[in-house]
Amino acid sequence: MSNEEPKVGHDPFPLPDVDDLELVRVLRAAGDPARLVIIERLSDGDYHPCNLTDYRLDIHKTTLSHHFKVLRESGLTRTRVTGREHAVQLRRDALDARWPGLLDTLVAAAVRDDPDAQAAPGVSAAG
Amino acid sequence: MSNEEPKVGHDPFPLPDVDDLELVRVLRAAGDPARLVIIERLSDGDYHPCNLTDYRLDIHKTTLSHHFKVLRESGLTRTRVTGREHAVQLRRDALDARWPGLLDTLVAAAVRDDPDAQAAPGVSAAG
DNA sequence: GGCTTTGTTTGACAAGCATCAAACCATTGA
DNA sequence: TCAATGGTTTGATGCTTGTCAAACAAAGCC
Repeated sequence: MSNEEPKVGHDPFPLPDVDDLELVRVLRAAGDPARLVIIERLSDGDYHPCNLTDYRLDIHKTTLSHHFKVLRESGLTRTRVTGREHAVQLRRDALDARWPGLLDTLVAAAVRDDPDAQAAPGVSAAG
Repeated sequence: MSNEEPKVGHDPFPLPDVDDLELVRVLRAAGDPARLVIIERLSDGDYHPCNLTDYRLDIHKTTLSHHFKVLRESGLTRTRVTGREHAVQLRRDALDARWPGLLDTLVAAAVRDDPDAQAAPGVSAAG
């Protein structure tokens, strides 16, 4: 592989279809402190790397990977592979289509409870 | 006790204060099939009895009691004792104060996924 | 006072889950 | 080709949890 472009893997992480999403599974996926931090970090809608340094979590590398797997298999996130880097993104389209407003209120609740959450200018965290 | 009025117990089920509610605990409490059915049944805001027949759940009596305990200790419900009857109600005030919109979207999502949910007149369950 | 009703509590058990360590796989760079 | 990088998979382990059975507790009824 002497290509200049980073190799884009052919998605080794299959996603559950929108119709196959289960509310119970989504709620339990969100019902973990570490995963709630991850969800909050992903709330901007962008792709975020899967490395430990980007999340302020005092857990092992393999544990973080496990959490990403739980999030993905619940349908909350999708995973993109670029070269040797993995990145995750919230499946906002699918979630909004299935349960309108759920992801927004979930993220809002997580942000509200997170003392480290940086408030947007003019917006009080204490709400 | 020869009183005509049913005896009102002095709340043997203490509730967590609003400020002590934990989002993770609430989400995990909601992340169970049986408890999601209960939440949906309670969504009208009224008190509902704690007996098995009122919920279409194929579980043991003690298991149902366990679920009520999980819901109560997570802060999602309160329990009222009247005579020998127990009744539960969603703590909508506390939940709305702490995480605005969360309970509504949660209930809406649960109703949407429940095939047995009776739609209001003119409202399609398939959305 | 006994018996029934209405649930809760306790104990036990199997399944699930969060965690870490070690091994592994694919990509990149020398 | 060989080592380093980025992250996943695979055990293994201890804790949590959903479930039922048996015992318990409080209130009403005869």
